[in-house]
Amino acid sequence: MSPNLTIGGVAKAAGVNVETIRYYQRLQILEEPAKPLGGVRRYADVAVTRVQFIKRAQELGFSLAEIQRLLRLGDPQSCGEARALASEKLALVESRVADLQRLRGVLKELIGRCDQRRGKVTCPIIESLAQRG
Amino acid sequence: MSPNLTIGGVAKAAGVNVETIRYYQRLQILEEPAKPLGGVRRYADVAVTRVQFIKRAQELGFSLAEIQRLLRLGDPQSCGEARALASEKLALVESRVADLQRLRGVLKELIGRCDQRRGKVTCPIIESLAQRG
DNA sequence: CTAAACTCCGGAGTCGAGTACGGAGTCAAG
DNA sequence: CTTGACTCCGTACTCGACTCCGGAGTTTAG
Repeated sequence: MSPNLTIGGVAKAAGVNVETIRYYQRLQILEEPAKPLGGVRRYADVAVTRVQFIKRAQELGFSLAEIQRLLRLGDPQSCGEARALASEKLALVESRVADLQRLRGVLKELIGRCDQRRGKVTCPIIESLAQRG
Repeated sequence: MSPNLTIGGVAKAAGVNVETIRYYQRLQILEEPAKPLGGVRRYADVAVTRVQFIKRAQELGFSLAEIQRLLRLGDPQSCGEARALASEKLALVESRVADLQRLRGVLKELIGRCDQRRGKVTCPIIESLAQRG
């Protein structure tokens, strides 16, 4: 996989906008290959992988700043830090899962109640989410 | 609970900024009580509940626009629409839970691998998230 | 009664995450 | 060798969700 893709190729392969690539480069979460004097930058396939990783992590609720940290974990030097960050994230993810599962229950409830409803005035979603903020 | 709170009281009770309250009012997701001529608005306790609901729903990944729709579900008129939205959200929540559980697995894996690591160069998080974007 | 704290209000500013723009350079097909 | 598509680069704009500002009015503790 020698550098053969243009920025547009990376963008297309990763399913994002060219501008997004450039934006990630500015943020230093994606490496910008050197520009041959009077030419066009070429990217290796690994750039696509990187962008996909970023997108995937974003979907799971990581901010670009967090992803920046996450990416530094790749450095085998920083295994201690890696462990800490990973544990921290794990706790967060677990509480998120718990939250979502409660919401899932509430939604199911609502749907059921909706199917054979009998004039309850307040929406059960609202009631159940309102407490324990 | 007759209207006895000022805007600051609501904010404090709900743990948000006064400006946030005003912002929600602008967005019509929180009712703005009438202002007595030459006086100060008073809020009922239910305003606090409402703000807490909004915050809670936000944490679970709903945008303010979605929360707006969610809140309209309280209207018993709209049970059909309610059911649809709830089902739609349920699907979304379920896929999110699945995603997070996969991430949870990955994080646990990473932590374990970290504990008895043997010089793997690439971070397993990065590897595992990179595929199937 | 006064000073401090709070409310009101509209508008501007901020932050994260992009997206758009526009002029200049470059590359690839015909 | 030209034409059209693409790249480069910086700047500016957008959008959601706030947050800050500042001058005027109001309420409350002392």
